[in-house]
Amino acid sequence: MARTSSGLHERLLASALRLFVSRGFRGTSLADIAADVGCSKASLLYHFSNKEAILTELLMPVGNEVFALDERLSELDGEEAALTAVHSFVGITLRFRREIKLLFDNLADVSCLPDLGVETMDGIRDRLVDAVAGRSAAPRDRVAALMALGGIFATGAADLPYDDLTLREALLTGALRTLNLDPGRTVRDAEPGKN
Amino acid sequence: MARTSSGLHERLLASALRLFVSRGFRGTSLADIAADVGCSKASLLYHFSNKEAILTELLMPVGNEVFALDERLSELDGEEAALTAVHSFVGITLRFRREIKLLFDNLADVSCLPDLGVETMDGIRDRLVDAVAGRSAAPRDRVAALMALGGIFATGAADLPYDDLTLREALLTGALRTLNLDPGRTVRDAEPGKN
DNA sequence: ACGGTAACTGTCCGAACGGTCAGGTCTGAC
DNA sequence: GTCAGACCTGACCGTTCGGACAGTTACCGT
Repeated sequence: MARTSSGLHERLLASALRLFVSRGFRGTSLADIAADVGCSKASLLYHFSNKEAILTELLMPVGNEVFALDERLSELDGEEAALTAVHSFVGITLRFRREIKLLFDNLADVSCLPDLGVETMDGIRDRLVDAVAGRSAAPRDRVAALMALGGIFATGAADLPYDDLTLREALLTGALRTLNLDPGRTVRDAEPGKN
Repeated sequence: MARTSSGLHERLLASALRLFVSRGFRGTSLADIAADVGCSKASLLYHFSNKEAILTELLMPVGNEVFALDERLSELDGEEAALTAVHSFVGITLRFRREIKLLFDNLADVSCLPDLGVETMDGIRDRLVDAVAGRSAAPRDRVAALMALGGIFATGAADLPYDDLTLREALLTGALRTLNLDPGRTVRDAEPGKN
């Protein structure tokens, strides 16, 4: 019912995302955001209990997807886990380019958000690495896994002037090469439904 | 002549690095650093003209090496440029693990430091990517190059419990695989002298 | 008409923080 | 002895910013 296009809440989120991405989280004050949408700072704090809450709400969608991926991966093993993880992670990265950049550029601030998931970011990262490494404990495999994930992450954060299809293709082949995996076969629908 | 082990300047730098890495640049106040070494904040500001200057001085060594690498690369082309860039970048990353983590976690703050190089960070990054891509303009090559560099960067920032030799080997093979380059041959002394 | 509630705002406040300044102490040179 | 300069400090200041609060307006059900 409510026209989402003029809902102040959504407009505040949009402005906050834009400003956070361009000036950083700490570099953006509540007054900046309020001024950007043309409302009062008090009004902003009516919609969000505090500054962190804005960041949390912005990052929640990505957090949820990564969390869901993490759960899905817990049941997989070996090459299947690796392929699923890579495909899905690429998908998430592409679907949330701006948020990924926000994350990438503000790791220090984001990493101590209390309510993003139940889990700490490091925990999620470690389990992702574990999956991408195909559950191998060998240093080479762990490093390769971290490199693949880091590469996707960093590349997603740098806003390259390529369309999603090109980028997806390049990211996938790059990551699979890093992991020394056969890029020929597609994983059995890494993200069922939408991806 | 001056005992470097008790020079206040050096001790301040050491404390600042430790605190910046663990709590972030913005998350560390001048008072924190001063308290950590047990001197007054005023004394801290006697040694460094302002807070940024501390960060700049901490990052200067890395900046210089990257800058030197950048210059060396400008004369190389194709596969030679790529191999040199990768080898040297891995070397730098390993030699400055803590600083790389500082950089990685505080990109938003670091990216607007005025006096690090003459150049903006984006400029250096772009030219590094250009070299690693072997001067190719094809999207695939650019993405692969960015992934390789990002992977090395991210992996260097995550302080893995591996020794330098293991890490170096793993980083190199990972990056070269990402770039689809033959890992067999070592580049003709990528960093002459020490590396 | 009226009470309640959601949306919104002006104003104020306290804390944190970066930075300044006047001055104090020590040492070494002349 | 004294002058200069490096080193260090307590006290202070201005600003910025996140957040609290007491309202006010507008809408809606009854």
